[in-house]
Amino acid sequence: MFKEFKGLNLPQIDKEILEYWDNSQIFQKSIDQRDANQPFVFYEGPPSANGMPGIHHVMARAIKDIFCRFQTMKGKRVERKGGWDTHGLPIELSVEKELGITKEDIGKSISVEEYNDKCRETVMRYKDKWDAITKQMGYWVDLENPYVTYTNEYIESVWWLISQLYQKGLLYKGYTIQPYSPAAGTGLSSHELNMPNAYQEITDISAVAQFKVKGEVNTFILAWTTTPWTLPSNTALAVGKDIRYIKVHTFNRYTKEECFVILAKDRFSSYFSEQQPDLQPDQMKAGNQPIPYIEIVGEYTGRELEGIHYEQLLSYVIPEGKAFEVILGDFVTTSDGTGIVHISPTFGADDFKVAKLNGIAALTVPDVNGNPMPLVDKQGKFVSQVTDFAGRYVKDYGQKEERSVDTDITIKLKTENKLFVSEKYVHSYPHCWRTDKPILYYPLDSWFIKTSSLKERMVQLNQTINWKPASTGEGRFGKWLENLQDWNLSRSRYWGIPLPIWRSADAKEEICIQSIAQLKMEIDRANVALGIQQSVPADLHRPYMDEIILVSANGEKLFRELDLIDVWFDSGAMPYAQWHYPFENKEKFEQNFPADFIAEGVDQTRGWFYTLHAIGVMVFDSVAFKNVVSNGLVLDKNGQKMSKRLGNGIDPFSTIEKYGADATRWYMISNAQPWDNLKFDLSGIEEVSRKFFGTLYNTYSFFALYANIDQFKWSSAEVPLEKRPEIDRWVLSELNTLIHLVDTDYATYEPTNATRKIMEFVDENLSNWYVRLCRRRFWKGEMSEDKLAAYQTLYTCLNVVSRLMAPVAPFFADWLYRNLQEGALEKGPESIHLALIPVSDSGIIDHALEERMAYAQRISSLVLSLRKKEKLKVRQPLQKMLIPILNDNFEKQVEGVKDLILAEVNVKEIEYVSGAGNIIQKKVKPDFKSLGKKLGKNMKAVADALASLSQEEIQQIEKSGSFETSVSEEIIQLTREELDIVPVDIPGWLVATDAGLTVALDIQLSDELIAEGMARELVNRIQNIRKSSDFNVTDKIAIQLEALDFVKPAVEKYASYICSETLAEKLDVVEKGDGGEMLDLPEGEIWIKVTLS
RNA sequence: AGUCUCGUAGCUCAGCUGGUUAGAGCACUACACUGAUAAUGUAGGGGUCGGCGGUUCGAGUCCGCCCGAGACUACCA
Repeated sequence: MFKEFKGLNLPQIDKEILEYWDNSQIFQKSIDQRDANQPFVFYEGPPSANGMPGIHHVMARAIKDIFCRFQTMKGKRVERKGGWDTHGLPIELSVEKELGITKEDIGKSISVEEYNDKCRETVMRYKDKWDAITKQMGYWVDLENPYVTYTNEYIESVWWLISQLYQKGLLYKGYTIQPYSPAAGTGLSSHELNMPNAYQEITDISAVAQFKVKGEVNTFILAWTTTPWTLPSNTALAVGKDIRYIKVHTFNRYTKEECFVILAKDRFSSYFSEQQPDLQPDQMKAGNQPIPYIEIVGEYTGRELEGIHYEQLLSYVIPEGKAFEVILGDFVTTSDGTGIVHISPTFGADDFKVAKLNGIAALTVPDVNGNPMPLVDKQGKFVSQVTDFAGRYVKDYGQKEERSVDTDITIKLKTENKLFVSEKYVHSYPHCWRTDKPILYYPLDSWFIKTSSLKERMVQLNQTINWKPASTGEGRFGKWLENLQDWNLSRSRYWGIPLPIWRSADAKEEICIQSIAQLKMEIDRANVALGIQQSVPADLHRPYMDEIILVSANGEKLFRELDLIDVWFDSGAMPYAQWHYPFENKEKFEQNFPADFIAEGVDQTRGWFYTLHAIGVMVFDSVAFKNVVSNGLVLDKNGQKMSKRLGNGIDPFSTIEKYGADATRWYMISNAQPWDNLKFDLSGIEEVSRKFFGTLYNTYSFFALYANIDQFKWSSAEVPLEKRPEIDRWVLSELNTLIHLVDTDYATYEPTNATRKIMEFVDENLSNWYVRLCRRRFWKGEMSEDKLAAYQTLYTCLNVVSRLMAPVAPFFADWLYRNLQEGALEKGPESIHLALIPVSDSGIIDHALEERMAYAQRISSLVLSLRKKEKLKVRQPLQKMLIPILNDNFEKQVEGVKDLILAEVNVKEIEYVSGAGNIIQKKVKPDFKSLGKKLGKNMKAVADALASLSQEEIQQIEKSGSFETSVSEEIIQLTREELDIVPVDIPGWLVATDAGLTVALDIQLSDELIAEGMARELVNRIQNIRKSSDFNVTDKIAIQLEALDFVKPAVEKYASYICSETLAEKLDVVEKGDGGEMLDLPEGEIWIKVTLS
């Protein structure tokens, strides 16, 4: 027996199937039963259990799950090791917040040890929630043996990778300009800079300074800056090599001194007004209005200006080395300022780079230890050497002062004939999220990986990766690789993997540790050399690692570099570290590298996707993954980002509990392509669950109901295809076409297309056409070959659909599959997830048949619309319909589905009208696609000519097979194949037309037709009575019907029809009696009595 | 600021390499059907395909600019 149900309850199905999976170890079996030599390698990007799982995690994980399940069903062994990302700033920040401390307190009011213990404890806070959502949504991943990034094994593997980079010479320590918060006394990560409200509008003084060219009289180069406080640190000026510059003769508006100033030609009009050849100094005004000038005296390219020396603008400190030269910078533009950029290597990232490239010195002073430091200290104050402004803050840190340093500097420049223009400038500037004070860009020491040196190889290997969507790989990721900067590995934090590098105090000697064994050896050596007792700590985190002192070959003490490794390196190391490679599992690793497939959100493009790729290329010269799906964001239904603040988040738990995991997953996948953002709307889930799951459930219920009545079991042999009726062969053809398409979609990572095609098949083909048209085959009569064919066909469809949908809707698919197993010919695997995806049999696909059926559907639809227009019920039979045919093939095709059409629209016969006669009115259109090239400009004229042809002329074309016209004296010959002749009307008939298909309907009613209509009407009413009387569909009945004239012809002629339709054993026409009920028929009321016999 | 994605009916989305009446589902309205029935069918309204320009005989589709939404990367002086 097939199980029958009272209604569809998806959450209930989830529960039952989950329990079943658990009890029967289905997930484990789905791996174990597959050939270990047929692996499909998947990497799980580790989530952080520090936060609650959200609905977007369900999205990302659904995608992962779909392809892993699909590949399992393709026979692949898909191991899925789970993982947890346990380090990183978000965790530290949340701990700080909870403890009510800041970074500066760590090591003071709380020991590093206590702090890290707290982090370790916090990081798995929501693990049980994550486990729960993983299970409830049906995401299969191995949570029993996950990799955890804070374990010693994981750390050891990371060290090994770092040491590999070190040995390849890819690791270096350098200083770069980084965001730094003087107020908080700490460097900031870019993550912190991207926090909400980090960028704030502030008003600064911008200044165009005059840099005096050496060896020329009164000639100045103009450079614009929004940070006048960096001017004392200026050591170079950058120009664009192809930008054109001009020299302008004018006067300084503050000092009235004559001057020649150089700036970009494109920027000229932003500063200067009209030419005044006889301009006098006292005409100059010190406002912001445009500046008059005398004349333009020269023009140069940037390249020509290169190498010009100029005098130091503010000489508080004299640099050591090359300085005060014009250099080329590719970042220079003419969209702002003067097209000439003031360079202060200590306070700008671009400045630093370009200065380094050109050998330009930075302006520094010695600090207390004699090491160079910039002219601004770490509190954000000028050092004493900048005498005029010593001790003053360069930005607004809440100090009380009359004027800002920037203002005072511009005043000083003004009086010294060094300022060309100054004005207020409003721009957005990054602020420290904690102190709300502006940050500085400040030189800080860091360890870097020289990723830039492997840029080409990374780009090259990236081209072999299949990105979904491709644009992310080429654009967002590819472009990013092309502009790759060195990877700043250092984090001056506490909870993370310590950098395994020890250095001597003078930085001359260093060692990079690659394993615990090596560490032990070095410790032992150091112990002997120093006569102390140290050992490898049980925990490889700070502070324990910091305490270890090693010894160099020369006997120098080596101290650990205090930095941690960027957490992104942790996750990028997972292909190796998850197996504790190379210390264990060498084979396992080799089998599982690179991954066949990974998937995460687009936000990981420069995160995990990048670090995986970078480490793979740098250490193994290989891609780390072959296929990658990057999904978009999950937004609320209005397209807003979900956030706690707006309260528009969707709780994944309650959603799944209410609608079931399958409907939720199906909705997310089918509604939009994964890489497009999803506007998440709960009503969309409802729609999917009604329209798709409801329909499929109904189809199964229908099948189960009748299969049980007929005791159908697929025990007998299959009815051969050629013995099945047209409609069976059709639906099986469509089914096999579907298999092929869906298989391809899954294989090419197009899950949305797969689900849409499955939905369309279930809705349109299976439910609304096959089942609807075949209903009576299931309920009529005893078991016959035709009936058996119907059962087998429907069974096959349901069975195949369950497999095709299994990757996306794992619960419902397994439920359906297992229900169907009750009547299987051969018992399949116990779960659908142990089964294989069906294989499309091209021998069953019959395109002509599919085309035929499409005609049947369209013709039926036309006839029904005509009936509708004339208010003729489908129950009322009609004599005939007319179909104009324009070629033999069409007639043959329609003839093949004639019975279906006639039954569907309740018409007795089809008459074909050949195109030759003049009954049909036609229209001619050119075949634009093929004629476009041939006709070109004349296309339109020809189309117009064809549109104005008379019926006779069209017939002439059909007869002769060609058409000739002239356009502007040019003769144009067209063949029949280049023209599209379609019927549009049959005068005198009731006609409907749709895209070249025309149907005419005869609506004359004979007495006979009326009688038959009445018979059907009666059948319909009697069925209703059966139903309202709660009779079983198999109960036999007896009917008494009042002898009224309008039913007599129907009963006389169609008694046996009525009886067989309604399972009546007796139909008596009698006088009105007791009981029974009154029927309301179009012709009047009639008494009827229906009883069980 | 740069890079990328997206913008088609009230809503969610199709629309392949350009081809002449721009489609589907939902929602709405009306009618029908009634042995799948909290289903189903038919019909209707609803679109300057974000805007402007260009290429072309022909543009939702190709190109340029702009506007809007979003993501990522960013001290452009």
